[in-house]
Amino acid sequence: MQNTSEYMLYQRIYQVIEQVPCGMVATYGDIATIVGGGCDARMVGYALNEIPKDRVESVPWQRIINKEGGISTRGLAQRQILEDEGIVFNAQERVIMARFHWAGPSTEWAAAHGFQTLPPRDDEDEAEQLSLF
DNA sequence: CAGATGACTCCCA
DNA sequence: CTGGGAGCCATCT
Repeated sequence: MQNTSEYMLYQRIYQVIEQVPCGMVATYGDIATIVGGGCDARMVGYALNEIPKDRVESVPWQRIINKEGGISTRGLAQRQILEDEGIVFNAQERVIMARFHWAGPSTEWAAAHGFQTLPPRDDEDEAEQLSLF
């Protein structure tokens, strides 16, 4: 139906997350920005907590982390999985965003599916983390 | 139908 | 650093 049920926010969120490549990470806010339409970081978090069974295998939920590059989940082996994918954490248990932060979907893909692209980010924050290296 | 809950982020004390 | 409140979707009592 053209009802929101088929275009549910969660479905779109899952679709975007599926675009995050292995070895990269994105923040809840990033996903929300790409989805657009009033989507918020909270929604992304809620959606990830309720991934349908048939989607959990295709949606790389583990690549979604909080804005500080830290893991928001408790109990789940999210960090372990990310390290397996090549993600490196610093001494503060945070992902080195300068190296692993996903830049967003391609303009073509976003346009083809009605999504947004990520706005340019400042390098200062990321440069700061690089110095820890 | 109302209330509670959950993998966020921002702002203020 | 800690703690509380606001803002919002979907699902389960």
